[in-house]
Amino acid sequence: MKVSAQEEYGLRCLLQLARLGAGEALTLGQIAEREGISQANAGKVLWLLNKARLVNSTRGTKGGYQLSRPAAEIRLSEIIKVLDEGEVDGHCKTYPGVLDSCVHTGDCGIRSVIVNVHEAVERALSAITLAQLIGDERTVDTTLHQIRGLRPSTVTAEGAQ
Amino acid sequence: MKVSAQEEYGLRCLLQLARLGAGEALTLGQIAEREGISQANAGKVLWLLNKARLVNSTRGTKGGYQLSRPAAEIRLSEIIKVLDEGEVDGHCKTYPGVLDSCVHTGDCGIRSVIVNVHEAVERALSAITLAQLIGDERTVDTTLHQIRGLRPSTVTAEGAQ
DNA sequence: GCTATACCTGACTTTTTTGTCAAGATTGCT
DNA sequence: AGCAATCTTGACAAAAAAGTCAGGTATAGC
Repeated sequence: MKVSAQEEYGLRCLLQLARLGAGEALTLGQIAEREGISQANAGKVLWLLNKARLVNSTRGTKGGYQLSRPAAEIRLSEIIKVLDEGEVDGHCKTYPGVLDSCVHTGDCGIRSVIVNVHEAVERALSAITLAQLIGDERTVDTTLHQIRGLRPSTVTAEGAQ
Repeated sequence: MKVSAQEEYGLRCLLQLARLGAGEALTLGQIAEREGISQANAGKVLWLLNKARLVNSTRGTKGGYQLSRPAAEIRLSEIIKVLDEGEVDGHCKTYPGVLDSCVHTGDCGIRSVIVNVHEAVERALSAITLAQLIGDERTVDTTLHQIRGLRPSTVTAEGAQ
């Protein structure tokens, strides 16, 4: 249960674009340099983001990337979904469909857990927008702590059976 | 943001043990057979679980594995933490400490996100016990849907800036 | 239209994660 | 004591992910 490198880089690249003023754009080289990763690597990630229409790209001289929408309208859940896709479609290859029976046993109960966990993660991430991540670390941290979805007041967890 | 193979296998193995009666145990071969994985693979996972004292192992003839505590007292968050460790300690190797400055820039704001997401996941998982996962899929799914931590009633997500 | 800049894309290499193997160590039973 | 069943553990092999490279395509400016 971890954030993959591609997910983190995608987030970072988008954040760079989110900091720009209206009409401004960043070139691949600029983004790569600012994040300390190779241009090839940044290009791969941005190609995914472009394919999913999270960013717009313009080619040729004076080209570059910009967000396709205001940062306040882009949710982390979308970003993660885009960057996961192609590697993980569904939970794993072992499940033919989203709700068909598990390979091992139809009643393993594990798939429910995994599906529910993924739903919980997506819900938490959908409560955060790119715009909320601009600023210094302390500010961002404070903002995130104020989001209800991330910090439910109480959690009831009495074990049954 | 996905559940690794090792995490899933660990969960499955523990679930097999959770279904046993008091005093009963399962051998490595039995667990491996029931989950359809190799004995070597199951052995590796159970060694981790044993090292973390989530299971007890007894060697020699009549040996085997059993839970070290009642299933109702084992939370998913513990399990995931144990199975992640050794591969991911912290978020990544790039962070010296939990709250020290990021390698790229001190004000990237990304680490806050990742840390907060991990916390959200852990919180959701700590609301589920092994005992709640015993039973057929429909029952488990219903149980999980009733847990507040997994399904917050409302999520406020207005984008700032 | 030519050229320089910059994105696009598929093949390749390296690293990490998974999974396997085999030899060792511990216990119960005869 | 000796044997058989069982866990333990480190080294190795296969698969997947991450990252790199090089050639291709489009656009702006001259």
